[in-house]
Amino acid sequence: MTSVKAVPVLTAPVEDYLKIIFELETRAGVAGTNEIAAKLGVAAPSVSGMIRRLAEHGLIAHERYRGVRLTRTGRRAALRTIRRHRVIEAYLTTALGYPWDRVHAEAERLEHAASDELIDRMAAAIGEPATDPHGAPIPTRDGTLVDPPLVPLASVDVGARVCIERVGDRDPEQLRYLAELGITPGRQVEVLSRAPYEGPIELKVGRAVRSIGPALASQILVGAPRAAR
Amino acid sequence: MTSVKAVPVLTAPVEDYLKIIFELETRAGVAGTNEIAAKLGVAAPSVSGMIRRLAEHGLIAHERYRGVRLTRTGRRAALRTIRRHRVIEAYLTTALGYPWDRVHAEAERLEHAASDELIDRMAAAIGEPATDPHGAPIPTRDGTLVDPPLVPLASVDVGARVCIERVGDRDPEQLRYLAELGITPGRQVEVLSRAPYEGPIELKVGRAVRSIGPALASQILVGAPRAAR
DNA sequence: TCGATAATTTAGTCTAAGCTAATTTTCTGT
DNA sequence: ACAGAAAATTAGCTTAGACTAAATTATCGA
Repeated sequence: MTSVKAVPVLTAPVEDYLKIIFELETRAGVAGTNEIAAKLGVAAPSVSGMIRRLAEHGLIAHERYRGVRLTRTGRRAALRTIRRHRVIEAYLTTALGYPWDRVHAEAERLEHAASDELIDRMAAAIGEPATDPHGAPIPTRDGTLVDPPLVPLASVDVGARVCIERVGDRDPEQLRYLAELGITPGRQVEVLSRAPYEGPIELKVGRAVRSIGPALASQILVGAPRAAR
Repeated sequence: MTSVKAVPVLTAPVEDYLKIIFELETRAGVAGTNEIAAKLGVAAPSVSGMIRRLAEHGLIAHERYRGVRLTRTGRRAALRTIRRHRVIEAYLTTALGYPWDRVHAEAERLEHAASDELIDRMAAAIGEPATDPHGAPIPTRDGTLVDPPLVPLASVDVGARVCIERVGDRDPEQLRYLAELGITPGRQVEVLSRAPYEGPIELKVGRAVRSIGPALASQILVGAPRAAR
């Protein structure tokens, strides 16, 4: 019996830190103070202060000057917040017709206020989706996150046919632009060419040909083409 | 042109104080420190401190030792929060099947996090209701609140037929009990008898006869019977 | 391996919002 | 009209979370 001790009430800032630490730790194994500060838009000393408090509460393990990682309890709390965020994003687009470039900001606030019951009702109301509108997987109620390995569009071989799986959700303008280009999760694209020296990438999207820069292309994660829809 | 200067970002506690002050002021013309403290469940000196801050920000007018009332700006902010709260309550019951005894607590948290756009989308999705599930009127987008004069069931004459218009929304247990008795907004009831000395009141609800105490009866607001439904 | 730079932490402040204990003002009943 | 009760405020602390400036530790390049 895995002792599922309920995480007590966490403040909104604490939930934000845990979420960010989870993401950074997933990418790099450890989350650095400056990285956290940059992602949250706060000063580094503020992060040091929060790190101390989070460690005191057993949510993270901290090695001085060497970064932090989540404890089991911290990871559970992080996944709970991430689930809330993504369920809210999915619900807002599916049930309330929210445009996909604005759901992130709304979810960022609501995720700290919604009860588990509300999140579960929202998820049920829209058919328990597996991902949010940007393609990010939604952790399950019991804290499982299935995150299949994806590859940035920027590093796909020329000639390959791939499926857009996930795009960055933070920048509304970028999301509007991607929607304009038809680059949305689930879409099949073919890489037609890639200019050298970080040059633009040409894609076939449907019958249109689009060209995007490498910065944008690195924000787009793709996987193997899906079976005929 | 009525200068509609947008209320800047208010914290959740500030919104809570303004809401309570609005309600107390509506009932009594002025809101006292102790009343506010009691409604919010905080100590009186905490209220004094907040009163100072609210007055500094021009949200209330304060006469020392004499109570507080909202300024025009404060009233607008209060009505905005009340609209959010009630729209959320209505949405949760209508769109997500939330039981009416639990929407208050959920709305209490969400009202501070939801954007105006979300509130308007929710209201539109459920057909712009005029009241929340407990019968409280929903202020309009532009801050108008139509609050028809109602009378507590406790002070209705024996023999009168009245329409239940509104019930207290804070106590879940009380709400479940009222639902059991069939006492819900829109329901017609007849006062059969009232025992003297704050005694129980007998009601005809549908074809059932119910007896309720005066404490409960004073939480139930009624109006003239509606035209045949 | 040593010194510069980058990363991190410490020290010290600030604000919001809460608390208790003590004080002040207002009200009320005789 | 005044004494005691009730209401409100002040004084003084506490905590979370942010900040800047200064100090410390790591790391990387020559």
